[in-house]
Amino acid sequence: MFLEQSGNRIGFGEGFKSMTINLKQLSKLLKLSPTTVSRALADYPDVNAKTRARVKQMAIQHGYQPNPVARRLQKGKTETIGIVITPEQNYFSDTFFIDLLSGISNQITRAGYELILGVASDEEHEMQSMRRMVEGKRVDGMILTLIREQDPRVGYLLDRDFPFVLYGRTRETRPYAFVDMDGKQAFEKACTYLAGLGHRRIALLNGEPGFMFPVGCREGYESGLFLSGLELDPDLIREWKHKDPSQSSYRWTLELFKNDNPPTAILFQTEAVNGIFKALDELDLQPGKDVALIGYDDLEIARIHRPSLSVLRPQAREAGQRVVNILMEVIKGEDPGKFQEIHQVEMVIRETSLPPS
Amino acid sequence: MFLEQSGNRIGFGEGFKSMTINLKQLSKLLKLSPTTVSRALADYPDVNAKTRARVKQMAIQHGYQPNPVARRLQKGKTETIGIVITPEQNYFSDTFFIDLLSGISNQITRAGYELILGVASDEEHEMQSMRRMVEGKRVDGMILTLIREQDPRVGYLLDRDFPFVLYGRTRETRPYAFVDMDGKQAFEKACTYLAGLGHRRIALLNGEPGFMFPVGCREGYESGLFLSGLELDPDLIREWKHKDPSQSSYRWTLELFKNDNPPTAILFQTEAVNGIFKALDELDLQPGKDVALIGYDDLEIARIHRPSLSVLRPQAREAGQRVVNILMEVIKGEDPGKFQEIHQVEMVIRETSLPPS
DNA sequence: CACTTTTCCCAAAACGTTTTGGAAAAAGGA
DNA sequence: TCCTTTTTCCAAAACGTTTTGGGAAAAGTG
Repeated sequence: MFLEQSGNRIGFGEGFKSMTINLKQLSKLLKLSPTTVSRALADYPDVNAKTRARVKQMAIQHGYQPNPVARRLQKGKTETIGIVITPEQNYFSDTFFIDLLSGISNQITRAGYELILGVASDEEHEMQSMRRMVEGKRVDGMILTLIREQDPRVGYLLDRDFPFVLYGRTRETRPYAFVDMDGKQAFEKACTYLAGLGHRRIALLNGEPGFMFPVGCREGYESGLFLSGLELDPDLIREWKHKDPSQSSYRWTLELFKNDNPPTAILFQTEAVNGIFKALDELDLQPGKDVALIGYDDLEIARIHRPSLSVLRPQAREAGQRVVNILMEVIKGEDPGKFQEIHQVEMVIRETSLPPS
Repeated sequence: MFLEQSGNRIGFGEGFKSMTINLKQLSKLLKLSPTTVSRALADYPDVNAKTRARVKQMAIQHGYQPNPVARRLQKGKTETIGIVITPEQNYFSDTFFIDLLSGISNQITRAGYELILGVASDEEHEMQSMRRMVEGKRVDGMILTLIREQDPRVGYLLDRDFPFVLYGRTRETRPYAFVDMDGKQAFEKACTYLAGLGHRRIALLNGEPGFMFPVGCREGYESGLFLSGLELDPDLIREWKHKDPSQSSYRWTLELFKNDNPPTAILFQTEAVNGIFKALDELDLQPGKDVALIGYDDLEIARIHRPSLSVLRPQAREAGQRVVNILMEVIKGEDPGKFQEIHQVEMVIRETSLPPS
């Protein structure tokens, strides 16, 4: 009578694990069919309100949760989103990325989905890891970050019509869904702000070439100069290579001030701040007082440092949530081209953005 | 003839996605039963070598990969490992954690498993996220990091006999599997090394209280002093609270040198290095020359900084791989108590560990 | 009352695998 | 030749859900 229930042998000591209850078992307890129980829990209208309540009560009492694997098989979905990160070649060691990931993760959980993570060492591995997810039918959609100007991942996914959303943009003519920060607007704003304070020599220490983001930054910088009636001086623009010590922010900053007409302000990505501070220190220049500084990304160090760093603050967590919401729509079959969001970036003025002395 | 195959309508334009082939379809192509195809691919001995070859060839040709969801259902496993990270309250923004995660991820992939990630904002969320994975039958095992002295997660998992492995240790009498770095040995080694150079006043800027790791560091520090015949001076020991600026490494370092008998060397976690450098700079003390420094964790800044920082270097990636291998054994039913590994930590002498001047 | 509609429930199929328990054919042994 | 063993294959069941397509009972309707 007890043992005739197929499958899970309740009562045999396999620990707490096998004590989880089944749809079949639950329905037996309720003297109802599995169909009715399933439909009751899913709030179908064709089950009596009274039985629905009874079912739900019993389900809670026994801690019933439908087996997600079985549900996925039946529904033909994995209820899973994939993301691949490549720590080696990028500049994401910081809270910004964690904020993005946090927004992504929470929103995915809210949708009852799962986030599976791949960690790749280089571009090749990154592609390989993504292919495993896509071709192995392990995910319903992909989230892409740290987008390059030419990004083979985008073409790959477009070719097989697989749902995905970019955090960022790339050079690609076919329409695709993305959420991006308005780096252009941000740097334009910072640039005009500094010009408004009276700065005439504003330098840009830009992000790693090859990625898409620095492109926008530079556009914004140039546009900001133009709007302020300032000349563009190529000597004031540098591209910082994260992994290459010979092109570190420290070196670049030192070189910048070898100029006979050195800058009075620098725009950069906050991650580079340590090198800049160190260089300024050696040059006996006080951040904020002798050189105005505005960083992109509100990292902890920006708030804690004295003087505290003025920054451009992208809302990474919110962006992560949007990425997920959009991806869910794309998975449902919505046209990806409809979802192209560019988020404004706020400027936080702290102590390093004073007028030139 | 073509359409009679149930399920996936090949030929109907649902994009590349629905073009993936089925076991049933593949077996039809081969004029074999699904059973035989499945067993051929799984290298069962009861299928002829010739047909096995034929099957494999055809499988490759059509890019067949068994649907993981279906396999999981049949096998009664999720083939999935869970991990929950809590960026808010810890000190993991650095490459060390990424290395660990990288080792974990790669090894999991190698086993054909998946890594699902939860991002929690605090301890409560962390527990909630783990419960969802465990009670929702979403994972076969858990990996725990950033272990606290009293860690409710461990009791929870032990109570329901759920497979897990700690990266770290906790105070718990029941046996459990863990991989830990030998922080004690590391700090003892660093301490005796400095004492051997002639340092008599060695300070310890220890990690955040509540976590288990600093406990070992302190033990090693005390043991190192003892072995070198040095007195323990409580004034030289500080606990650095990551999130609390009033107890930042910068502040602590400044205070340390208000001592009438200040230290000539400091042991600390490399993450705190910026504050220390800044404080030393203000005090007009040269790192390495006036004050010897050894950090725990070989972060990028340690290598890049001038003078480069001597460090204790835990092998995070290797540890991550071990964690996964052990977890696989525990999932198979092995006794977790058998797997308790303490990994040695290497010391890398660079430019900041000179004798006292 | 006879007929239609609505309410409430359920049996069976399906999702795509792997495992179980044979069974037919081929090979070996006397 | 007949029996046994080995080789090679497969039909059916199972994993735990959800969906499909009714069907019986209850409630309306004239």
